[in-house]
Amino acid sequence: MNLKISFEVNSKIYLRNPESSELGKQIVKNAIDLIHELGFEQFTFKKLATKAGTTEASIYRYFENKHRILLYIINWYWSYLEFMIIFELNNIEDSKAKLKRVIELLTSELPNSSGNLDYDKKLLNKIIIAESSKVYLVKDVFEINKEEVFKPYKDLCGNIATIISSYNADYEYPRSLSSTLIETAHYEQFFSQNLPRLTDIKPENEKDFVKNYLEDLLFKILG
Amino acid sequence: MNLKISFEVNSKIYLRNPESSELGKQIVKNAIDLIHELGFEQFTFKKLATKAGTTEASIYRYFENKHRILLYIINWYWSYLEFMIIFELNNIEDSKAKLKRVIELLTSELPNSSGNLDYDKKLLNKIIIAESSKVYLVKDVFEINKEEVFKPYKDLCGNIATIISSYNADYEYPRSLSSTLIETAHYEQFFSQNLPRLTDIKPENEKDFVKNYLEDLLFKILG
DNA sequence: TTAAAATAATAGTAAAGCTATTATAAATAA
DNA sequence: TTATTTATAATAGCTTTACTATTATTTTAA
Repeated sequence: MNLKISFEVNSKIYLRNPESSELGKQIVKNAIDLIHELGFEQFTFKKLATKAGTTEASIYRYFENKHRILLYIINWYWSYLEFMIIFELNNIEDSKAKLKRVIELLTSELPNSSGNLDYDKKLLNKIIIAESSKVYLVKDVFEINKEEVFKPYKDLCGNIATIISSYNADYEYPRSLSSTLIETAHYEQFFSQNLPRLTDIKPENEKDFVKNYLEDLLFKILG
Repeated sequence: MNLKISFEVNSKIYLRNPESSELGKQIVKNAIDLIHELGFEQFTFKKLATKAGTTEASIYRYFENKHRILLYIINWYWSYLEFMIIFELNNIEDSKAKLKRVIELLTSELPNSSGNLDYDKKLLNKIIIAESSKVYLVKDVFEINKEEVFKPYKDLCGNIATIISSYNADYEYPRSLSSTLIETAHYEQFFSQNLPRLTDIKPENEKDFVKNYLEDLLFKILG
């Protein structure tokens, strides 16, 4: 079986669907490499054009600006993660086991799905950790939110919130706890790698540090 | 008494101490206004120069680039917050009450200290929520960390961690929990204001939503 | 009061970010 | 087949941002 899974990324994010042409796919693929390599601030369409063997103007025919290409990548990730959560939790009954698996998915490299989508999951993961908050921490968040570009994040959050509520129906803040889990997974990974004094990572607990921290946190909160 | 409190912001952040001249003070003050008004991405030295009635080149004599001016402002905030925590907790004995006060300081507008430092606390607070993570979510975090520019954040974190440990000496992750509290305070405020579906804010619990969420979370974790 | 030092303004340059126009290739219709 | 759309890419340009070298002015202090 060679199942091809693809996600409908909100069409308001791009000017022309990058999935619709070879060049479009190359632009996204190379963008992931280059954002990882340079960081989002240093990433430009000119550099991307050189790397992808095309021109700046051609990239502008797909994405309005570099913020939109990051939004595209991160939306793709959110959708993929939600899919993985639904897929992998499908045959798990116990809601505690479900929550543990969610934390694993949030804190370790994404597994490749059966269908091959050829984005580099290792790089994608690093981009998510370091860059994802930059898509919503912008002045015009209210405007771009109207385009429903954050729907996949909200859906993902809602999904995790449902599992939380089925584990503990009395807990008052399932959605906030979900967003906290997601965000904390990101920056505790970032901190433990780059600013370890903001965490409790030590040589002896290095392995799965964030996973263990979040598991402990989550089940102390939910009982 | 007209006590003047000022913080020694790490001198590696600036080229010339903005506290040392009237122009320098105007640059920082106007930068706070303008970053709030435009968001960090749209904020430029040219616009700041116009607003502060000076020239771009003059600003460059104080700060190497706009990232540094944000770093300066946020360092100032971290130092101020740590000072407020030490000051306000000084006469509180009970460590539970201390933690409650910490959460209040993290989730509400900063009080003005007895000494008047004329930065607008309301704006400063909004900048912290929306922009602070941009100072460390950069490719060269490792390099700039060497200059000890994140020391105030680490100190603040260490300080809160100490209170956590004195409340519950067995808890394994006091530092991570501190950074989680600080970061969560920021983005749950951001989310509840801008992307409320990522939270559980409702008309009936709107008041002190983030404060209540964090208090519930913290004491469930620490017992 | 004059020389040295400190500070600010002027006038740039290079790169980034974006757009209008032209050129080429592919697809379709006459 | 050839003509005509249509889709796509390249060229050339413009504006803004980020930064710097040089010149002018003010301050200080000898």
